[in-house]
Amino acid sequence: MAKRSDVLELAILGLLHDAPLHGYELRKRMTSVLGPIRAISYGSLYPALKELVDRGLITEEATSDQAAPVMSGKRARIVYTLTADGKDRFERLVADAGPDSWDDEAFNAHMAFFGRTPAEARMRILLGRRSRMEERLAALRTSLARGTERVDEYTLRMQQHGLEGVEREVRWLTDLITDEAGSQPRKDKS
Amino acid sequence: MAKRSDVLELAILGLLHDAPLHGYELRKRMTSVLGPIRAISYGSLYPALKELVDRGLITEEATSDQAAPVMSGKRARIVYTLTADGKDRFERLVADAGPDSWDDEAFNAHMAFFGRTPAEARMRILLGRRSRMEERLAALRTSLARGTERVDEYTLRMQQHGLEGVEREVRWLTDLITDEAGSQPRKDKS
DNA sequence: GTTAGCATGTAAGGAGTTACATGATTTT
DNA sequence: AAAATCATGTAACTCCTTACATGCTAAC
Repeated sequence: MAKRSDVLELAILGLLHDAPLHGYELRKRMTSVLGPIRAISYGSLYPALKELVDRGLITEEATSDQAAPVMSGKRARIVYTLTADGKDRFERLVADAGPDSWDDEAFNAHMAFFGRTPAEARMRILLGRRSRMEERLAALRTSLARGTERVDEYTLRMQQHGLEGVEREVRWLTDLITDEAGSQPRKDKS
Repeated sequence: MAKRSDVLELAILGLLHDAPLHGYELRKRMTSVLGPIRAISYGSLYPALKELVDRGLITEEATSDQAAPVMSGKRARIVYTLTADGKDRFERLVADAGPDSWDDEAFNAHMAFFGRTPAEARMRILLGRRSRMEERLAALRTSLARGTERVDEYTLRMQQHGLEGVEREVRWLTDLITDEAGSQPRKDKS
């Protein structure tokens, strides 16, 4: 049980990929990765860690007092380490460029680990995200065009602002895609 | 029971303020108001409507076939109408400029009904939202400054993009606030 | 000496979604 | 005659948060 929103799993696995960490530290880094909004709570994190241990993707080890591998000698921390299975799972999760990865949250999490993502998956995620944003753009433009005049000044400005935000995101994605294509010399006949 | 996130309540009450509507239509309009993301499902909407009826804020009336007040004669729709108590409740909800109203979602819902919101409340909501965004800005700048060099190209560009988005929102809010102050001639001695 | 931050957890509950169930009407 | 859209609802379940419980260490 516990579907546990693949993005949380991806974030934990991805962060532990760099180095073993304990829960508290993990949470702080996650807040940077997932953005200050959408910070995960301990009530979510610790059960999720427990579940990952049960599934054999990570191991837990109590760092009792001495010989802490991390500096600043606190005490009684439980350090989580990625297992080989966990690495495999992470590899599969980052390479998954399916529709779920175009979602706002999932896309953020994916980008945070683009450094460890195969180039083809990166490209497909970027392209998918962009077409998702273009759909959103079309929907917004339609409702803007449909509702002119019958809507008040405030609603109009809000919708306009939302629209421009999405346009800006599309441009940003296009830049990333261009750069991606540039650093990708040629697929077959280079 | 059922705390039912004031924003859903505000949205329903606000839309029914304009005209009586049935659930299906309500949901479509809500999608425009709350944005295409964050579209409410029927599994959420209908129980919420039932609860509002129980609380005496709206009344339900089955429009059986003939004499539909809305055009396009379908059948068996349940039309919800705002009561006097519902109007009062809406009045209090829109005028509530507390910290909850600076939240992403709540702020959107509030702005959608700014046309019916007293000027002082509008100003306080705008100001509160802006300072909320400025806090977010400070947090992002800190983590940008802290993590330079040790972070990869992708993460950097993502964080940069997020930062610019928040900066843009602050400018937009500042414009709204300026306009608001301009059209507000004088409080007492006009 | 008390506030703030470090550190780990659990139980209860909140706010929603998905999937299901049903059926009429309109469009293709 | 099939598919899409209109229309209303319920039960189960998901994912997450809040509040609680505990205790240690560092800074002010």
